[in-house]
Amino acid sequence: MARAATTSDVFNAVADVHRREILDALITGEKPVGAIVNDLSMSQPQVSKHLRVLSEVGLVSCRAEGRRRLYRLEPAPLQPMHAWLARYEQTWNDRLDRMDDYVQELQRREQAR
Amino acid sequence: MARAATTSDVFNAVADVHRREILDALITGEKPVGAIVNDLSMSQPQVSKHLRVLSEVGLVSCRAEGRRRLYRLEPAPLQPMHAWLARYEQTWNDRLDRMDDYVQELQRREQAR
DNA sequence: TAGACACATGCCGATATCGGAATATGATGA
DNA sequence: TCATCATATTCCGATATCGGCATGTGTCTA
Repeated sequence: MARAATTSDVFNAVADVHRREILDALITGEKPVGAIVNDLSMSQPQVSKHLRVLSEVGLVSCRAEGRRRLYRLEPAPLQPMHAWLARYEQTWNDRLDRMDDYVQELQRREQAR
Repeated sequence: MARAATTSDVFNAVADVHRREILDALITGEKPVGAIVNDLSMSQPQVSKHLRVLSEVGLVSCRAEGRRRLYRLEPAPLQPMHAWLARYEQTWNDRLDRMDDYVQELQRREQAR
C-alpha cells in the first residue's frame, strides 16, 4: 500500500526537495527544461520526470515552442495546502485577527467623526 | 536514494494523509493515543508509528499521565512550510497587500484630520 | 505479586520512490 | 533526407514507506 500516489496528491508532489526547487525556479516565469537543468544542476531525465509529476497534479503547465518545451508555474493547486496550514498557523491567524480588529477600530472612528 | 527521510523533513511528515488526520485530531487539544485510535479508526500500532514520525519532526510533544500518553500539537515546525507557500499564493498576498494599503489609507486620513 | 490495561517496538511483505544509464521521440537545419 | 538538438520514456537497482501481526515495556489494580 505504502503512501498515497505522489501523482494525485499535492502534498506528496511537493514533499520532494527537488520538485520544490523546480517550482522555485519557475517563479520568475516560464522556462525550458534545459534552463532548469542548468540552474539546478540536475540530470535532464531527472528534471523531466519531476516535471511530469508536477504536471500531473497541475502545478505546472507546458507549452511547446519549436523543439523546446516551456514550463510555467500553476500555483492554484497549492491553495488546499494553504487552507490546511492556515488552521495551524496561530501566529499568522493572530496577526490577521489583530489586523481585522485594527481596521474595524479605524472604521468606527471614521464613522464617529 | 529515494526521497528525503520522512523523519527529518516536515514536508514529508505531512505528506501522509493519516498523519495529517492525526494532527487535525489534535487541534482541539492534547489526547491519549487511544482516543486517536478511536476517532480515526486506525490500528493502534499504526497510530503509534505515525506519532513517532510526527514527534521526530517536532510536530507533536508527549506527556505521560499514568499509563497513558497524552500527545499535544506543536504547530511551530509548520511555519517553514507556510513561508514557502506564501511565495506562491498570489491571491493571498494580494489580499494582504490590499489590506495593508487600506490600513495606511485610513491612517493617512486619520492624521490629516 | 499476578493480571489487565495503554502504548511502543520489531519483523515482515507488498509496493512506491528516486536516480542513473540508455534509448526513443520529435523538431530543426544543412 | 540525415544529423543534431531538446526533451521524454523505459528499464533497472537500491532503498524507503506503510500496514499488519506479534510481542515487548511500563503502569495500575485486585
